[in-house]
Amino acid sequence: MAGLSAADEQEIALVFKKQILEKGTILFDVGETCRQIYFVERGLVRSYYSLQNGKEITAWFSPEQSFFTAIDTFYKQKPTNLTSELVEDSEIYSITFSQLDEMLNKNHAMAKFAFHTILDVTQKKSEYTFNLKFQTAQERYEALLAEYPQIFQRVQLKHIASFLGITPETLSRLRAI
Amino acid sequence: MAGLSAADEQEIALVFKKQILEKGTILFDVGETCRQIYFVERGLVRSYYSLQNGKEITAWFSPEQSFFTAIDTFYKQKPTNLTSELVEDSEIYSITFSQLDEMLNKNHAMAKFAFHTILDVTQKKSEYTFNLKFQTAQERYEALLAEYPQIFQRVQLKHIASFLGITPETLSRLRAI
DNA sequence: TTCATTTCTTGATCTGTATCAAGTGCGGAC
DNA sequence: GTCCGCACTTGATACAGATCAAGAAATGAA
Repeated sequence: MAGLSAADEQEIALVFKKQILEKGTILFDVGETCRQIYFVERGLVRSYYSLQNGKEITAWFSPEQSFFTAIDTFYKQKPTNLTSELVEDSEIYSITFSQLDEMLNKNHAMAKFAFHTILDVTQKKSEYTFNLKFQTAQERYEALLAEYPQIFQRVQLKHIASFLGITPETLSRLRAI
Repeated sequence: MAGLSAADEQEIALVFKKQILEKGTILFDVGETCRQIYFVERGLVRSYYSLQNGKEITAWFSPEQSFFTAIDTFYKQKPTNLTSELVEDSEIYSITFSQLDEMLNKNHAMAKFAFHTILDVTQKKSEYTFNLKFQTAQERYEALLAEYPQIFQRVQLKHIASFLGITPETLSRLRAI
């Protein structure tokens, strides 16, 4: 990974837990306190909110080579509202918050790396919010199609719809244009 | 600040630049590459996007005791879309990215602190996005009113409206209920 | 293969919020 | 004080996207 020495990378490899998991596996669920940060080496994870009416709203897709966690629970240590589910068989690495904390204490290259990683995540989230606020449903759909067309082959359209902040019907109509 | 030794706090005090600035001061503007992270000790800052039609859309309010920067420019080093303006006379501390980077290299308590700080910011942004996606205009208005009623005395309503993602007319109607 | 279930599409209608258009009221300049 | 400009309100109308409803297509189990 960028900005880390070979020794740091080795330490990461030692501390992170590797798991090969099947499609459908739930990494964490509503009401739990998620104590891990995850890295998707291979595969695809979908994190979603469950509404009272039973509907699921996709908050985020995490494809290969991306970090994710339940930011609400992870930082504040309260039960999360998110469920995180594997959309495909995946290879997932994880580290607990306390392990990370310990690593940050020992190694400031790592702390710096963590800081940069979270900055990157934050920047992406900022962009997402900006688009939600200023773009029409059609613009958001087209942007996703341009940026990440494979997602349409990898997850169900209804999940993409809720990620875009629209209903499946609206997405269907946009696709028909 | 939480999690920092007295020595660390002293170092922060040395590196951060203190400025007393007047209401109306622009900290950074569209097209610039913002190289600072700011901390508002006292006062209030509003960061906003400027649309083609001349309208301003508030992205964020940063009241006393909060950190902020232009995440898009800061991390990717490209010109920002944001303008940051003092809504009140304020006491602002700032540190450049390179100073921060240097500090992170020397001191991992600081790196850890930076990591935690950005986690906190990210969590707030997550919540904001979640609300934008799932709440009606009225719910968002009521949530802001409950959480941070002073803001209605401190900034113009039209800026609150765009922060809530609605027009001034809609905010006016909500307030009339 | 067949049947059942779920996903996706298509159509009709409804609704929240935007937009357009006039006000009203207030604060600052003089 | 008077006037100007801007912030805010209020009303009428328009529209994007939601909701409701029904059918078509895909998926998966037996």
